[in-house]
Amino acid sequence: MNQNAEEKIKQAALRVFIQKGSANCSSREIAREAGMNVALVNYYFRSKSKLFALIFETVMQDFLKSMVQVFSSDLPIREKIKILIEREFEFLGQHPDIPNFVLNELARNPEAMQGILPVLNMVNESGVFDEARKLQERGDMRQMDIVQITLLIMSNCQYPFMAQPLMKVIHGVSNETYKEHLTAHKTHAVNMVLGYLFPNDQ
Amino acid sequence: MNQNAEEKIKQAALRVFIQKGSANCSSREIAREAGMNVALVNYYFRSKSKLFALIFETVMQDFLKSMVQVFSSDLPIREKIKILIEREFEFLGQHPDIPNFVLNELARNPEAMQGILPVLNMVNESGVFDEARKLQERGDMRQMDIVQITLLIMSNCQYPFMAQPLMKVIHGVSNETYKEHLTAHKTHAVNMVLGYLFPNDQ
DNA sequence: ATCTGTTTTAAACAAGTGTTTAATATTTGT
DNA sequence: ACAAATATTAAACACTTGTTTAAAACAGAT
Repeated sequence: MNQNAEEKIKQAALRVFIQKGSANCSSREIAREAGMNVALVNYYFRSKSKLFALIFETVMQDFLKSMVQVFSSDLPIREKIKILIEREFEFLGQHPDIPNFVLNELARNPEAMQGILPVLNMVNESGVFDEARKLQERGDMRQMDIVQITLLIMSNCQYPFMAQPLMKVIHGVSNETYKEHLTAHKTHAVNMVLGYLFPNDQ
Repeated sequence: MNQNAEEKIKQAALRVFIQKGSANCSSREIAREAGMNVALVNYYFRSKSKLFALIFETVMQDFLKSMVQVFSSDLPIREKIKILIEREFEFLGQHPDIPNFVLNELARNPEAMQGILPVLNMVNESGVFDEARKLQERGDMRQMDIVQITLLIMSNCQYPFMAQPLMKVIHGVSNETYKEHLTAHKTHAVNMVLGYLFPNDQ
């Protein structure tokens, strides 16, 4: 709990950046959130943009780590996808703001792209995409570009969390009941995606 | 083409706000984009936040208009959903930044919510949700909460556009080939959603 | 040409921005 | 205990922010 200043600033920056975005918050706000002086932020991290790059990189790592982990296992493919979706729902249940944060920064702050290229390579090197291609060659999976398979899975996992404010006001539901909708939606996502990717099943 | 100043500012604000968000752009930037003086922005729109509220409202209207239009028609439900998805892909093909813009503002700028409540009521009053409920009672459609049906459709339409920067760098594809992926994805979205909502078909 | 109301401009305002500096406080090694 | 290194602070820097003001340019009518 009682960490040193550097760590306190990092955690405060994580909270503030994710909640407000890199552009819509000030160094002083991060310092205040950490209970420190403004100058300390630059003392430890040289500049606001360097601090942001660091935070963004760690967020991306957490974001992709569990996904890659699932694919490095040797479960059958349907199990993998099922667990992948369930894990992503679980992760996003605890960090619902991350997809919006990541996609928004990538769309509006091109510099954010640079630092995360090695992180993204984790995904390629995990062999996920190669495995999918092999399954398709054997006819075990719907013929479909890998890009679109990725889209299929991520769309149905991440969008429900990103759209929470919109959905709440469109359908007039509370925070609590929306959470229940999200858990119910997890099952639908698994069933729909598996049903579409493996049309010859059952 | 040669519109008056007020209209020029409005259109410049539309471009700048959508591309950068309400917080990450300045009044002077909007004025510059419109080729006008800063003071004119406030002369016509009183304040930056009032101008933003106006722009946000019109964006939401355009965003929802075509959806409501489809549901006000009297096509059979499967046709409606098919056309709805295709229209949304078409619309987003021309305005790919809007979903990120809308969801980001709603998540981070709570005041944005206020002005669009009447616009959102358009959707409720269209009778879409009532119609879906009736179909479910007749057993014509999968038993599934309306909130989640909405999520199902919107996820698979909007997320592919929002994730464009991420997907491009993950899979190393160009702008052009990603556009091709999007058109191909439209078909998958239609087939998957219809297949899941009407499991007794074909 | 003169008056009237509207539109446009440059300049200024206080407040907030990221960053640096120089002085102070604290810890560390001896 | 003292000296050197590190950590922390308040203050200042130049710059940008949203907004206002007062003067100038412009229009149309008489």
